[in-house]
Amino acid sequence: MKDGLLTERQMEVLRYRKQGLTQQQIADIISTSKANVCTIEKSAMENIRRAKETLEFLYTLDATHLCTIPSGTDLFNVPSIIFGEAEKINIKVKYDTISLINRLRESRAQACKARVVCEDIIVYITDQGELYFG
Amino acid sequence: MKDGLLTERQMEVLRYRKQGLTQQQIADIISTSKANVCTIEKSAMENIRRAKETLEFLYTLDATHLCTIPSGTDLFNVPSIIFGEAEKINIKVKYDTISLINRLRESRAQACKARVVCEDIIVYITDQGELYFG
DNA sequence: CGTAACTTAAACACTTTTCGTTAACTTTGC
DNA sequence: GCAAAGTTAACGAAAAGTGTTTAAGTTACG
Repeated sequence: MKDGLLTERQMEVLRYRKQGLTQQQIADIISTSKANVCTIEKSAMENIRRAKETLEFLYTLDATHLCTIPSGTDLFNVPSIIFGEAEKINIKVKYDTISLINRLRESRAQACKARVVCEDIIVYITDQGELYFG
Repeated sequence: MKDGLLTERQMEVLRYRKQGLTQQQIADIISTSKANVCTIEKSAMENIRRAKETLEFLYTLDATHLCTIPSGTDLFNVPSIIFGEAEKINIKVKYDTISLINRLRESRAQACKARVVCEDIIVYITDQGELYFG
């Protein structure tokens, strides 16, 4: 009831991994099989994924879907796409071109490789012109 | 691969609540008791709390606790507090005064009302001087 | 005061998650 | 090619979470 999503076991494994230990080494330390370490680590990552998704939902709760930026889009084309879509529903985005790109890169770093978007990105917008990237 | 932490039922209730409906109204719509709506809403909030805590663990995995900015602090006093604490442990923060404030507002928008911090904010720092706000 | 809104607790059936095993499979680096 | 590292699948037992109900308890407010 108190803690986060991760069990003690899962946090333990993640901490050891962060230190660079192999699954086998961890298995020896916590007295189990490497296969088990693997599944514990995997379910830990899955829980982290779900935690992120949960907070995304929270953001989108008061935002409406704006558009989707397809994978492969040049980063520098993103602002005009978003501005155009926002205009259609008469909301003014509260970011200029540069800060919009920075905001996108902050919130979805792994979806941005160099100058290109490498994952589909869902764009949400609030009535106040605030943006969230799903 | 499942979605986030929240069940369909929980998201349903949160959406209706966001629209301003009472628990009784929601109970009528989804055909159950208002007590049940209450527990569903409560466990939804609990799940959101756990999601946040989970991501906080992720940040603290490679960061050390620096300090806590108490609710009520003037935003413009935050940088000097953080710089002072970082100095104590001999780490140089990689942000100047202005960008630190911007980074804080980006990452914890709802904790910043006008010029004041309205929630306790835990500050983490990595060896490289990167900051995270819990 | 009284009523609507909300919270809480105990109990129950049900589903999901977790940790563990074994054994086979794939990937990676030398 | 070999060995170490990592992954996957199938299965089981224990633990945790979910949605309900019922019944009793607050809180807020005109």
